[in-house]
Amino acid sequence: MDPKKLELESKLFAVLGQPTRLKLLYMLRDGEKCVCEITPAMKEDQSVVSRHLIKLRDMGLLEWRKEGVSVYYWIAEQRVFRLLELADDILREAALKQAREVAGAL
Amino acid sequence: MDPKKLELESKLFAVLGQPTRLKLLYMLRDGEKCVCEITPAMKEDQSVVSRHLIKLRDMGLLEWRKEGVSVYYWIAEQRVFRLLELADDILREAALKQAREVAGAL
DNA sequence: TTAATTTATGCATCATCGTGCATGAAAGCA
DNA sequence: TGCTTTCATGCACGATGATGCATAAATTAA
Repeated sequence: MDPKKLELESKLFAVLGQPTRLKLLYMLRDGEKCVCEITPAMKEDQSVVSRHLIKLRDMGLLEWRKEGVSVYYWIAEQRVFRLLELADDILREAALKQAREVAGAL
Repeated sequence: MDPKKLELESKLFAVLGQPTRLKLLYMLRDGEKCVCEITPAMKEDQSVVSRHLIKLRDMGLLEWRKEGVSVYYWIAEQRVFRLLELADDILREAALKQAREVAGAL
């Protein structure tokens, strides 16, 4: 397996491996929002929100646009949500499997 | 969005956000292997390999089996590879988009 | 020009993660 | 019973990551 590919893939997953960033993705699902709208909704410090948005943008998951003093972000890759849904499926199956193991041990 | 769900999803992605662990998944793609086979192939310390395997197992991505002193691991969820392929697609598209932006700036 | 608003960043701090070494635990063999 | 092999874990260390505060940079309004 190509080490460069492993590096890229793992970096993408690492960016998604943070609940605040996933929350940001879901929050932007229905369209663009500026940082000044996102920050109060997230109940996080503005600097925290800004940094997370930049990480998502650098990974190519978000697009952005500057309008006056405001900066708007939106989802660049709708397929990210396929990724999240697939993750849910896998987690669901893993939970079921674990439940079966526990039940089988009784 | 349910915080519990965000937590679970992000934990799954965090586990995948490490190149050594992705390499382990690819290595196990064609069937089970014991730690004693995996360790030399990975060129990593045995303790490192063991810990990564356990993290993948705890997330429900690997199954395991003990045979004598050996421990065998295998892929529990083939859908993980769908996840990896989707990640590749997204990364490819992001790279193309970035290339277009760079070209457009000239 | 001055003041206010919005976003990004420098800095310090704390927590988490990956790693290597040594050791413990379990199983099989002499 | 000892000895060996295989795997997991305790510990310490260095690196990375998230956070909050203060502030810089950019834009707009007064």
